[in-house]
Amino acid sequence: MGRPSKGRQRIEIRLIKDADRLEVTFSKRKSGLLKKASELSLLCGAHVAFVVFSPGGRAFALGTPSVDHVLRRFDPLPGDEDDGDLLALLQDGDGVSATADRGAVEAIVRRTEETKARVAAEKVRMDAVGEKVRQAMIKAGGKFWWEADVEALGEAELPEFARALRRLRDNVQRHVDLLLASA
Amino acid sequence: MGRPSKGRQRIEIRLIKDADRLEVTFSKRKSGLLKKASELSLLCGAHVAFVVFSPGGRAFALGTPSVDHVLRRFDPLPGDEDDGDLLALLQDGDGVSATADRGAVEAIVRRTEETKARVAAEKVRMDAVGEKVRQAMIKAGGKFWWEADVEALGEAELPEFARALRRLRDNVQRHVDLLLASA
DNA sequence: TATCCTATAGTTAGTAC
DNA sequence: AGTACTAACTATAGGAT
Repeated sequence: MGRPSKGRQRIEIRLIKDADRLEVTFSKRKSGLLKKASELSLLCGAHVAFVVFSPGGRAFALGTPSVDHVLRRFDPLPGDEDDGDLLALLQDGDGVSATADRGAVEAIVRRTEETKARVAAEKVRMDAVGEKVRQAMIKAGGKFWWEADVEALGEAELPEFARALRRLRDNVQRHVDLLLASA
Repeated sequence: MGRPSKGRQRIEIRLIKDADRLEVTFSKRKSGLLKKASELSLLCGAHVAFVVFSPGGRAFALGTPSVDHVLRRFDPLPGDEDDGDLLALLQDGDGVSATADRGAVEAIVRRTEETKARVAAEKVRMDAVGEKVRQAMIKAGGKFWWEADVEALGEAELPEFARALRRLRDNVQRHVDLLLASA
């Protein structure tokens, strides 16, 4: 008999062809990423936001700062930044498509990320409709706080969820108005 | 003489007190996360968006095809015009073109990417209900969840940004209302 | 899709530039 | 804030449930 396991094997970082293998890999790596993201936040007190769509089309996300805390960062300090540099830029996705060499995909991705590193503003918006809204917070060992997955939300949770949405909406509106006002 | 290094030591996942150590750790882990995020995207062809603020207040991001695209992936409401290609203005950073030696370029790109990543504003934010929920999301067979956030902007882009925000706001409101209605 | 196992590939703490 | 080095800690590919 051979060993009970061949152990971890090295793999090329390129699109996995086998659908099954892809799904498993996605699941595992997504978990690892969420964990590391929460660790980074915890270790450095950094604000982190992570969103990813599973091959199945489901969304998974993780966000660290509390709403209020994040909003507080809104205030632009007069003497702080160099306005010239701050200016603008949002990014666009000149993704991996417009390039010729397929062999350096990873390099391209990094290049892309660099191009986008400067963002003036961004928001998130995704949706989900269906009979169940999923919201789950997984507290791993009690160390990292939340980690979330999108789970079904029972009818019982809907009221509470609705309240959250309401608050979120108000918040957004308030800030958008603020921005619009100064524009 | 002792060994040249004590090697990696196990650490507790909790806020690092020493500022210097914190910075170094942030830098290293941020790099690791960006790498893994890009790998996940490459391996699974998944759309990923990752944003993180350094303790120094600078923002770093990665998105495939782009942060913005991932965050605003899809547009469920009928008659809901695209709310913002405006938000996707672009800027080409330092234009570190990847035409030279592959390895060297990639290294340079990486470096510049992190070094240059300067953001005027941006962010993702998840809301939480009750105790300390930091995430609110929905997603299941055809539904969606969304998120929104706003940040400071340079005066120059304000006008254009304002327009985009207006559309975004309307959109958000429509979505929220829709959800609240069904709740 | 998530988890359990195992062996191993890969990340990173500590330290110094 | 990024890089280099070493040793050791951790994430995971494979495979199975």
